Amino acid sequence: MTQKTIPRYRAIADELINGIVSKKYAVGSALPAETDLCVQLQASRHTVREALRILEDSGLISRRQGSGSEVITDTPPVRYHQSVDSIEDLMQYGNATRLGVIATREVTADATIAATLGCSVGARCIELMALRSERVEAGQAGRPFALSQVLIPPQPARRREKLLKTETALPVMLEWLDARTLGRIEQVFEAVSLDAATARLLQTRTGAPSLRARRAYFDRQGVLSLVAVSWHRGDLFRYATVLRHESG
Amino acid sequence: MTQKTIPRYRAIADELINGIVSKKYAVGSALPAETDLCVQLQASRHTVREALRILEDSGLISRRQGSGSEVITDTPPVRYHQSVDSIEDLMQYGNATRLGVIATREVTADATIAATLGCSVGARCIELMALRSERVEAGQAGRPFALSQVLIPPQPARRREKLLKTETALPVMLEWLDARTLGRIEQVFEAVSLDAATARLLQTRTGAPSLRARRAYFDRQGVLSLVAVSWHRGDLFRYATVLRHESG
DNA sequence: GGTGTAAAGTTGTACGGACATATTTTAGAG
DNA sequence: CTCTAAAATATGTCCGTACAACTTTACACC
Repeated sequence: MTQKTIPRYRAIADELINGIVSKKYAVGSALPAETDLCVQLQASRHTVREALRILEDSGLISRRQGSGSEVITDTPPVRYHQSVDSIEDLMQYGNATRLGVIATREVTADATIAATLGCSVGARCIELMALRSERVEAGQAGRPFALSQVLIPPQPARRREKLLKTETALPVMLEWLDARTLGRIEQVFEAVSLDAATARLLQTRTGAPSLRARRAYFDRQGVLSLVAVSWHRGDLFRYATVLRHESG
Repeated sequence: MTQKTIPRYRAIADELINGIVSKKYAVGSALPAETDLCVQLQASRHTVREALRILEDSGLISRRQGSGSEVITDTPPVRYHQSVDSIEDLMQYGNATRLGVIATREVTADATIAATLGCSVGARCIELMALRSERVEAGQAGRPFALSQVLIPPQPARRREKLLKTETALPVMLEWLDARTLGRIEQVFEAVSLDAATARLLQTRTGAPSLRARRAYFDRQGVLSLVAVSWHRGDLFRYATVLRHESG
């Protein structure tokens, strides 16, 4: 047998988890205090805390100093995570491709833009159009395979100016949107037929299938940082991700 | 000022992190032993361990009993996670839709199938075809909007029989593929034109844009559990996900 | 009855020690 | 020189204590 000895704190964690799923400790109610658990389970507070940490990490309870531990769910969501090394990865601007900004303009927010960006109507937003191409040689762009439209909420004057220049727009945007400030990303994928204008830019035929990706980036406070919509040629582009189970 | 007092273990963690990014502790080398750090930093072993736990959780070091703590990277990848409540969610078999198995068959693995499923050539694999529809009334299926092809590696006789029956295939598959046994999911999205046969099943025209999703599910040991390929009508289906920054 | 303050209760931080278990190193037998 | 066993080393588990910080409750006071 390769039966390992189960640590005490792990056994206590399992016992508490069992108590939660068996409704002994109902969702919304409080778990016994740490000192009480010490007496009940005949363990030191250190061991009990180690067990509670497991429950907290797995999302079953929430602990608040001075208040206690509350059972928040008995069926923790299965969480899978996606690793990205940088913000460039996240926005799919890897260095295997070349992104060229083809147009920048200032747009005055109408009701639709104000709603999507969460700014006020009449605010001066920024729109970037960029074409992503295969990188064939150093600095040389190959076939274009994606058109991106980036909508940026109102910015301070200095940054706005840089964003409105084709040459400086991209690095400034990436710098501003530093990875550590991002809290949430919403992605929507859809298969659509290309309209004539987009098809011409992507050098393919009107009506060709394309993968449309809409991504909204939010910062740690939940404020929308920017929205990007991309049309990818179906024959040249595939979007691949790997999700890993946590603690797997 | 709302300046909170920084806990000692947090300060030590920051100091160690700083030492890693400043190359004082090189990637691949060992961190000083816990007892050494206690002397150097004038802190108890408990506090030092609490600090090391932070570094371990953030992926900077790996610790091995009896061996020590090794610096594994100085630039931990930014990780975002996607929450799903159940395996049904993960496979996009939500209860807002209705999934009907339309065909099951046993396939003998040729070279291609053997390669994708990681089984031997000639093995008896199982293929399910299923149609996903809008749920309009209780038990009633509305317009079909997705066709799924599921390829399952060889199974023990009892389970194979159940998987080959149209009525029992789905629950058996989901039970077998329980969420807690999954370790990794690889997803590839692509926009493709529908061929005639698929278009007829989805009640749309040949050549209509569709979102093709290929998902490979791996268990905790890294063994492929099954592969599912789905074609979704572009006009009726959008794939949406939310990625959250961890500890955000 | 409302209000502010003190007290009690609960988790967070930090110290100390002891032994268990896994790994690496060293010493020794052959 | 090689293999083995013991010793040294390092992290893992578990116990104890004390105080700090935060929250809730109780109560005196107005």
